[in-house]
Amino acid sequence: MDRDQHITQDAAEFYAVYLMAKTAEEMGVAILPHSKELWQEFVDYLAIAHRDWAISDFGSRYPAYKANADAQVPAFVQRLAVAFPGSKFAFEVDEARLRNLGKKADFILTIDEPSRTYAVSLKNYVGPGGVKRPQVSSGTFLSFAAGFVFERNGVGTYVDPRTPDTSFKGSNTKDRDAVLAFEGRADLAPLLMKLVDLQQHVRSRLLTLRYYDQAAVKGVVAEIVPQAQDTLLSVFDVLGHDVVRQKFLERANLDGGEDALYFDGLQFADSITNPRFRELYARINDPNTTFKVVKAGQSLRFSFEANGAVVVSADVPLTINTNGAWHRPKPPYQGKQLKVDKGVPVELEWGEIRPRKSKEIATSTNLYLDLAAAGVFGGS
DNA sequence: CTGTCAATAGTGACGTGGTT
DNA sequence: AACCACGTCACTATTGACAG
Repeated sequence: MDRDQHITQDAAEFYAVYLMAKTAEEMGVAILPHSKELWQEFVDYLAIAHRDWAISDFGSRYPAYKANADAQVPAFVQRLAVAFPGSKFAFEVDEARLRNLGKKADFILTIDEPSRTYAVSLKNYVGPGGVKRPQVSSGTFLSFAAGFVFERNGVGTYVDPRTPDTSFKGSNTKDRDAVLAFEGRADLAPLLMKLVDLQQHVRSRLLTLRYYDQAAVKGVVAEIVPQAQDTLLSVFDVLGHDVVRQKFLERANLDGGEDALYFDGLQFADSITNPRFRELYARINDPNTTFKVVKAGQSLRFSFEANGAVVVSADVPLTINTNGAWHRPKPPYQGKQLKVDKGVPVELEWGEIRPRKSKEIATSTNLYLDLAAAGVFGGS
């Protein structure tokens, strides 16, 4: 994704929240008229130093983000008004603060009566099908496991139970092991260390390649994935079924702690007004619903089932993120090209290793939630 | 040709170690 | 002791590959 698209995407969150407030005002269901302030936040975001975008750039460079918001956001507010008759609403962008707290939400919805707030994750998909199978979390092998073992309170950081109100980084082996020892769970330490070792192995095997070699990467993937699957399943065995289930629900944004507003140009699913989402939450928590984790190809598959049918499932493919280690833009080129590698200009052939960025090769996990199969869109 | 599974590259946060 | 440059880690939405 290029820079313009990234800016458009971030700006689209401000725009969507502005549009919510504007719609609420027009419908007479705004707690306070505050769309002007939200519009200003949107404009400020576009105009921020060294960016200098005009409002028209937002709608022209990657038009789908604005078009999707225009198509879906007013209808969301209308659904709110139906779901909470007589209530009024307010909206605020709070993405950065919430993300740094390890939350997924992008904006806060306030309802006056009954008085409460909702932290909502907004996903505005441009590509086809994304909304049907949203990616709700990602990380490295270690951070994926650590999310089940520890209490997450930020990106890659966790609550340190040894001292109140402090955090530790999951990547810090000394702290990680000390926390586990403190909690009497030292049996988890070698399992987490194994995941660290797999990442070290990936680096030592791939950093020697001057040119990108897909077969070599796939070879290393094939080596590490079965080990990672077994290690993660061992972690889950030690933690126990109930802990894994609860942590999975948190991670998949299915525990009810935060809400969702996912849409593309054609489809939407929001967890606040959609009864199918409510039914999904209810079925997940039904005592007759079972939860399991199994290996499925390169993935771990998490699934809830009732009466022999899948209620909801999620796949977590385990792979390597080469993280831009080799410079191979499209289309390929002949000769050498100047590339700024972590701030340092270097002359590179197509497919040649970037001296600095290559240090960031890492193990990789993504959690894809099969929302379409869960029936929240009205099909299947 | 499409759906499914997998892989990608840029980026922000944070820690660390060097320099004044 | 404060600052800052730099490296590492983790995270996201999108694109790619390939089977059927």
